[in-house]
Amino acid sequence: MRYDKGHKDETRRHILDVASAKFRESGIAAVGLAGIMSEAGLTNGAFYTHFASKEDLVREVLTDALTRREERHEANLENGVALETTIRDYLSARHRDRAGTGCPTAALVAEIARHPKATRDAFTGKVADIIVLMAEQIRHGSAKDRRRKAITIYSIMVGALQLARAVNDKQLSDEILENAVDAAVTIASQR
Amino acid sequence: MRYDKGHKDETRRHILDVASAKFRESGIAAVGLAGIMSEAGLTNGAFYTHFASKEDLVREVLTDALTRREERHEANLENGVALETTIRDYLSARHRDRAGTGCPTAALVAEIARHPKATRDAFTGKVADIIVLMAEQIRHGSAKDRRRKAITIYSIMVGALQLARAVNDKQLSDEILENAVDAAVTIASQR
DNA sequence: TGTACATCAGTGAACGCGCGTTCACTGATGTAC
DNA sequence: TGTACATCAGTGAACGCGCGTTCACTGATGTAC
Repeated sequence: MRYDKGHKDETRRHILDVASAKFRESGIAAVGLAGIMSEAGLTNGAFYTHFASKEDLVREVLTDALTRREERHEANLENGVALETTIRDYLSARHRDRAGTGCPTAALVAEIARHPKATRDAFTGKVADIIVLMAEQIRHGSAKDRRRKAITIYSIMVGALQLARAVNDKQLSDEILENAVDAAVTIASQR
Repeated sequence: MRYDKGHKDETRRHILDVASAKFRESGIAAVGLAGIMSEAGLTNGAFYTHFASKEDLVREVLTDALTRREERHEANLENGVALETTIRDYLSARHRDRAGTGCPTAALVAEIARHPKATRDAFTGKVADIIVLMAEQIRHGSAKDRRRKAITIYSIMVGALQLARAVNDKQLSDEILENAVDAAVTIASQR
């Protein structure tokens, strides 16, 4: 059969979305292409019509997911949303409990460190962008100070969210999130 | 052949050490039992003389590696080593570049979140202990304050080390570590 | 003291299975003449 | 207008391979009689 114009792009988009959620939910190494394709409603072979390899998919997924995150930061900046709001959303029970739709960095950062150069390059560029955008959201201090605060806040967010997810004790998990919110918000608003 | 008394314990210990390094270096899902056993100088089948399953090994490795970390914190506390020293060692280029001998939490926390209850239980208990020990190393503030600071510092350490490892740009990686050291040390010494 | 058997850490081949990847093929539509 | 061929997203079976796990077997030593 022949498909509508734009059909291939839609299919590709759909595979990316399915893979993106599955990677963040289960980790890259634990997710197979067959699972991704069947969840996307396609058969194994069609994968290579859209991507050159699993590693190619991984790089595309990361670029895509981090670009969306970046766009959200840009929108927040334009709309004057305070960094405090971003922090509270990030370090929320909701985000902790829904890794599949959450931050790709928190879900995959350790795995990314073990991936090939091209994949790490894509990640690095986006992280650098996000740090710049977060720094711009900070009100007080020199440009250098704001950048330092942004890096610290990002580290707290990524570390605390992962600890809160791994820990098997609701009370401790909530405590980690609450503490991290307080610490990050304090740093964000510090003069 | 018959083996010396204590030989089996030594072999088990050796498998644990090999697996521990490989898991931290490459991630749990990416490491196979055959690779662990051949690196330990044994054949596949011998694995099940020592462990019931891969998941059993994972749990033992985590408990063991985190117990060693915990003992180091205890020793630091007894010897009056400042938390600042721990922070600097943790957020060092050396630790970033040698994941195989480094902190199991930074290397595996995201994967642990996806493992079965027993494995997460083991992790949770050790993390709770380490937080208590870190809090005792902090000089100023109420017990509650010190605990809050310990959690924040631990989050910064885990988040920043992982970001520094994943980022493919030495300058940015060093910047993340240096910033995180400053932020964590400041929190540790805050009145 | 000599012999038969028990012990048990480790061997190495095999199990079924899912992995990433390849490829001959399908079939609806577009294009050329 | 009708026919022959090109296009191409997707199918589905198969590839070799490594995975976690099982199991009959080995062989040096300890123990019982």
